[in-house]
Amino acid sequence: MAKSRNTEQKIFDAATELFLEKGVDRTSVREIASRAGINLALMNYYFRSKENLFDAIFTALMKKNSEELIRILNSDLELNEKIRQYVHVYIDMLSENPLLVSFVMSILHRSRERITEMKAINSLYATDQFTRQIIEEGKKGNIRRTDPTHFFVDMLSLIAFPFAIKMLVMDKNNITEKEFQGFILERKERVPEILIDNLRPRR
Amino acid sequence: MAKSRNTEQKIFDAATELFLEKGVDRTSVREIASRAGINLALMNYYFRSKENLFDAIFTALMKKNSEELIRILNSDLELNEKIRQYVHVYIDMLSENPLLVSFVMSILHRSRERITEMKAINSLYATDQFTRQIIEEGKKGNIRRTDPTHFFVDMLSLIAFPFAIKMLVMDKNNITEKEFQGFILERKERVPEILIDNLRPRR
DNA sequence: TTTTGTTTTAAACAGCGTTTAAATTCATTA
DNA sequence: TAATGAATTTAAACGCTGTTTAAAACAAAA
Repeated sequence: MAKSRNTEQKIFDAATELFLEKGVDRTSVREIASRAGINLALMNYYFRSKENLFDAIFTALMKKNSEELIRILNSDLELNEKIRQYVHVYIDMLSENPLLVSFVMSILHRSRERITEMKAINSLYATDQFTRQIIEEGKKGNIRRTDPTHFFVDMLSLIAFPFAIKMLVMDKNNITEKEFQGFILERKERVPEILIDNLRPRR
Repeated sequence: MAKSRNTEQKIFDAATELFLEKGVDRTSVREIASRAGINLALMNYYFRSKENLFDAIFTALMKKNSEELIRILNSDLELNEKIRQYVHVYIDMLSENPLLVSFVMSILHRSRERITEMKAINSLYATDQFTRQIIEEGKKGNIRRTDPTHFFVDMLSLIAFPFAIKMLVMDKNNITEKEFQGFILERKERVPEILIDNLRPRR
């Protein structure tokens, strides 16, 4: 019994690694069991199926990585500062988990039809608080009136997409992993600048 | 013999549909054969393996969809107009092929290690012509001096990423497929505006 | 000691990608 | 017309996959 929690965790960790590295569909349950150093049948004992294990992992990953982001979106920070913090924290988080974007993208495609029921995925998106803030700042004239949906999609795109095309960027610019990290670091300043610039009132 | 080209094409078309819809790994060769209305063994007769068939399809998709984009990048158009045209054509192309982004993303992840040899993928990226144009316009003071790599990554992100998170956007904003198409249409004006705005000289 | 939860062993199922061998259809060409 | 050779089918096999099952072994708690 003492080992139970431990074993479950070992399966969970091994599967998480493999799912992120190779993708869910290219990872076999026998490979997970082997990396976790446990028996194949134990996978079925703890998680009923591979798909079940995947759901558990996906939910945990989303929860773990989105809590701080949501806290920032819902905070009382002034808009520009909120954007800066959000981008910083998001990019830092993805830098530590560079495979996360591809993983989530593949899930969004793989599970297109059951996205509505996958509650964990909601944490990727804007909160009502933040949406309201954008609209109200627009009304006050502090920023240009902006469609919050477009603005949030812009922000997500500029933050996340570069990680999805990492290998393309490295290959075409002939740079190393380290240099790509530097490139991403630069984006922590650049992206908020683009976003805030675009919000500035015209005329 | 008369049917040969036809049959090869039927396999190719069926596989393309399925790869885009379900992803390569979730599509079985038996399913392809069934949809193409041909025999399983014929798959091996025309394409030696599933991976081979995939390579052929991927190369063809990239070529078909990138030729016009590259032509625009290499044209003599004035920079702002070039950006506008590029974004327009790109978004139109993805609108007609909304699954293409997810497909390419999955390939970038799936085949991380052999990206360098996948020449077709190069067509997704900036050309030297365009890179030079950005640098020179910066020197002339027509635009703000800008890192072309960042600029191109920004542009690709704002164009492509929304398609990758389509289901998320639809779900969270509670909109239909048609309304999402409208949302994308708005981006044809919005994205060039953001990009060109950011290039404007400061002070 | 009995009970309970954990772990293993072993095997089976249908489906997968792949490959093979042989038989067959069929249009063209000799 | 008959022979040639490419196109297509049928049928089967290989090892691998996800999944499930049954039975046994083990450890610790009751």
